[in-house]
Amino acid sequence: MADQGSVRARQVVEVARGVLEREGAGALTMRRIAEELGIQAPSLYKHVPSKSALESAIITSGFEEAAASFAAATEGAADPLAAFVTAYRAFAHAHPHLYRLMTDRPLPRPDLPPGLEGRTAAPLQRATGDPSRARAAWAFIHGMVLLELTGRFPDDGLTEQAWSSGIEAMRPPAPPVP
Amino acid sequence: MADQGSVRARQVVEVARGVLEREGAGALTMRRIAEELGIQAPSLYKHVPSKSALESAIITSGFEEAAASFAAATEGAADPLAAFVTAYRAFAHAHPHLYRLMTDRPLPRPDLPPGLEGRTAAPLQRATGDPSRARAAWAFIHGMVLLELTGRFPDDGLTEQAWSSGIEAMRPPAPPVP
DNA sequence: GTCTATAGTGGGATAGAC
DNA sequence: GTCTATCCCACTATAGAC
Repeated sequence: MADQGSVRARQVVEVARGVLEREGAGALTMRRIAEELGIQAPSLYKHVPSKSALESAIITSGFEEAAASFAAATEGAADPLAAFVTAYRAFAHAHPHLYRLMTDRPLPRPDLPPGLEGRTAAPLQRATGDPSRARAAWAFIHGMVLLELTGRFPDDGLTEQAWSSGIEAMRPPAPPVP
Repeated sequence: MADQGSVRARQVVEVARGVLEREGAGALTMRRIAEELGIQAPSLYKHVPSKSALESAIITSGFEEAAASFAAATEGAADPLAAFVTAYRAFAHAHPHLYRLMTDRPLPRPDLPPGLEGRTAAPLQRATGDPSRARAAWAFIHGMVLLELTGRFPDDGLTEQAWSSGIEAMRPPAPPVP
């Protein structure tokens, strides 16, 4: 009953994430997940204790993937801030429903592996060089992504300009050249 | 049947908005709204054609209030950008559930009064002086507000610094002084 | 590990009487 | 303008047999 670490449990999470990504949060039901696995919904409860635990597992998998992608994109990059923005924007656009699940509500922090949240944010901290600038930069990127995903911006070319002007504005001050 | 302009219809919208603001989107059900009015849920359909039309009406009322507040805050202000940010942040924090309903999903544009969306955004356009900078500034403010509402930032003092550094970064370049 | 059966709750919406 | 009755849908979760 509810062996969260078992192979089958991991498979349930994987399938559930697939349903979420393809069909959106409204389709993420125990019935739909079971159907995808070819079993009945009640059987899921032998592997996962509850729906919210399952959502936490999906969120964890999203953060792990995002953290790896942000670290890979920025390490050794000539322009780490631009590299981070590109990777972040790509992640959100590739997984819009997952991204919303990860950001829409307060994080279920007790259910996440310790350090994961910080590890995901670290590359941006390094790129901005200052915690308060990192928060501002994150807010800008998060806001841009959401406004894009909800179709808020007119479809002229100006949104790309908005991205670049925002990125330039968030740069750390250039170090003095002696 | 479904006289959307009638007094009673406006009252339904008002009560529904109250339920949303006090109890969140999960409580915004036809049954709950009816209960608040002391009638049965099916009776609502004599005044409102559907739940989604009711949501559109709530969204409209939110935009009308926001537009008025942003215009009042910025007109004649010494620092229109700072004034806009203060008013926007205050609106979102005063009406978090309404704010999310207004921004979480694609706007039901066909159901909104023409020009309302643009009127709401106009004060920020004026304050930034440039459409692409306005989008970047909006994204920053929207992102900050959401990250605050979802409890993403640690509760140290740095978030206020993030607000100010972001605002300064979004300012239009100073006009050349002859 | 899966099944059936079921409890319990909630939702949006319609028909037709008054 | 409100009511009752009702439909049909959906969901999470548990118990107990196999």
